[in-house]
Amino acid sequence: MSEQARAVTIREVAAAAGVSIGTASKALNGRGKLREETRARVMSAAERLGFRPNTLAQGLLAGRTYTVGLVTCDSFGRFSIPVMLGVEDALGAGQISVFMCDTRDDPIREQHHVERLLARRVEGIIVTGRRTEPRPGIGTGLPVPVVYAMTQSTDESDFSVIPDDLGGGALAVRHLLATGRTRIGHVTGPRRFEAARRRAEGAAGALADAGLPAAGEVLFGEWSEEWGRQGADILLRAQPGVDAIFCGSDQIARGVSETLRERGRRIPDDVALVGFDNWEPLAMGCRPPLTTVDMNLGEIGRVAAGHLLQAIGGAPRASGVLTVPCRLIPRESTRGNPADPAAASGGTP
Amino acid sequence: MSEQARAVTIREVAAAAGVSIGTASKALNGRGKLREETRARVMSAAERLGFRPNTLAQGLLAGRTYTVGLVTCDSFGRFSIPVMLGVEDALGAGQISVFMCDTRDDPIREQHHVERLLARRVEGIIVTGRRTEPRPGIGTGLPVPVVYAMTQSTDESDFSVIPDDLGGGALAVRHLLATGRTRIGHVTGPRRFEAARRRAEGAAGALADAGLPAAGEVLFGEWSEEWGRQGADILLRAQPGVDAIFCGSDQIARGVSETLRERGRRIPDDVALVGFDNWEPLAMGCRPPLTTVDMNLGEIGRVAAGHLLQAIGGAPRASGVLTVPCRLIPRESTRGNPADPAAASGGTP
DNA sequence: ATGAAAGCGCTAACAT
DNA sequence: ATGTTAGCGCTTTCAT
Repeated sequence: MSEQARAVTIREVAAAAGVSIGTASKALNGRGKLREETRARVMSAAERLGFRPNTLAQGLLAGRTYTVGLVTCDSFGRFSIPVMLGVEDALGAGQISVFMCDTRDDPIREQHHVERLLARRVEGIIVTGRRTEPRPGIGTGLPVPVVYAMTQSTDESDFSVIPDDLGGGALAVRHLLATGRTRIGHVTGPRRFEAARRRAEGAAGALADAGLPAAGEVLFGEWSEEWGRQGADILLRAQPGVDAIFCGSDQIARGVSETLRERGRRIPDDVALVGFDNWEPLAMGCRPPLTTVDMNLGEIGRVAAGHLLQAIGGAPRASGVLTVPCRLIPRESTRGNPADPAAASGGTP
Repeated sequence: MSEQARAVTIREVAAAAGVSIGTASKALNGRGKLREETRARVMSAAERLGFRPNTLAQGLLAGRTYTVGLVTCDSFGRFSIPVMLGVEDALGAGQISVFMCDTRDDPIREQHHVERLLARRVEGIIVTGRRTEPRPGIGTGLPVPVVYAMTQSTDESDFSVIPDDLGGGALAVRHLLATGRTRIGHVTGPRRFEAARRRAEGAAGALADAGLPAAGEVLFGEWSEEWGRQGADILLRAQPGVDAIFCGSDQIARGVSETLRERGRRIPDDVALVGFDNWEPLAMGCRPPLTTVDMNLGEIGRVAAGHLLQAIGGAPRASGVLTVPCRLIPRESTRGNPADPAAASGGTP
């Protein structure tokens, strides 16, 4: 029906208001000395024509683009999405827009995207990933600052923001200890993942601090429900007296919970359960709802973006790794204390 | 350590090569008539200095920006992410970059983002959402084409691309019929969701085509595992002879599968199970792995982006709703035929 | 108080 | 074959 509307230039606004382009610019930006009447005339013309100043042209002049690139290697997955939201939070306020690109884990594609972003004169780049495995940087000597979020660069002069997996593991175990558990097992992902090792390490540390032995070896396996089912079987056979299990992911915890139920162990009465990730659809779907460790992914994104803004603003370039604390989300799977039936019944005062 | 490198302009390249700016431009773009030697000199200078043509300046001249905006109301969630990947696929090839913005379901924020995108002179906008509920459009008479993907505008003159929920429901039921099931129940999400109603309608249609009655009423409820557990209980009580259950989502299917197991029904031997969404972590974690309907979200994104490109290229503006077919992903939860033990054992020829 | 002109980085048309 | 110039949309001196 209606014709495709065209973008309106300041030239057209000036013409409509019967003033020069320069005057129109001043009126629109509240700069310079103008008669009130002129200013109003320009404003109303701009309003009427639906004028929107061209950010690109403004930037060309200012030598800025007010854009940053977001390169993700997680196919916009589970982990990088909340990070992105945090990034958007921190940048959106500063009128900075975000170009998104996904690498599909392909280094060629990644390089391609970086080139494209630089050609667009982004003022900085954020690289996000899945889990926190170190990865080669996207390049050295780039003309803009780069921050890695939820992934780390193998180059130590780069700057990375990742969750505090060590602290997260400790958080989980201290929570279990606080609810009266003493025989705590750990089922987690593959040993080759730094995240798995760090969480296990944090858990072990918290147990040691309490002067307690772990319930058996750490069971490294896969990041899957299936492994959770198997791992729980192995653990129950080796340590029948286990009264709590800390899992390296919510998916693993789901598998563990299934096996526990099938072996007739009640959660949390007989065995308490803690996951990791706070992946809500999984954690809330668990029976009972799963206590878990949240990595504060949004905060990681905000922190990363904040640092990028600093760097863009000329702050000395940071390097190394910054960790963001995790947060425990208590739910029913750790309610109560087996040594204290009153607490175990919950709720009633 | 190293100083922040600066972006290199064509002026610097020209100076380094000892030619004029115009000559440098020609050399770099392979235009005009130049001596081979000159061209080589410019190229090598550009190479050495790390010159990247400023896309914005090029665009300023061409009157284009080679960018589109992606507005999502799904917090980059489950559904919009694969759509985004499809969009990136289709646009990336055309050297078009994507600005991403998330509305957090806040109309004010949304309007804000749209304004910002228009000020950046994006050449088009894609709006993605969660599920396919109709929603008010982002504005009328906008200066650029808009396409809705995985959501639809209430304005019929807008153009939307959504999955064929009706066909998806039929697909699921026809698959169950093909494996020999005849008493098929349906547990799904809230009746207020068009997607739930359409899937149920498609399922009912396929049953009718086969001349079979449904196993009981459609059970509308919530999009949750918990409802899946309850729904299965209700269904088993009302229709003890049910031999297959089609679920409106994989989450619901997970809940249904739990109840089935607890009631001693084997999957797929006693009851076959089909989900919807193909949310892999859930579907693969199910025991046994879940047959489900995939909405081809990536394809939806590609189709939407393709249409946007057409519109940007000047094609007459499309309107109405385009549906993309769903695809059945067969897994263990529907393996075999209860009336045919040979087929039930699977694999062996 | 308003207008004219330069310039941001680049390309295309025209001049040499 | 190479150089010069105008201009994309805008802001900012500097004249008037």
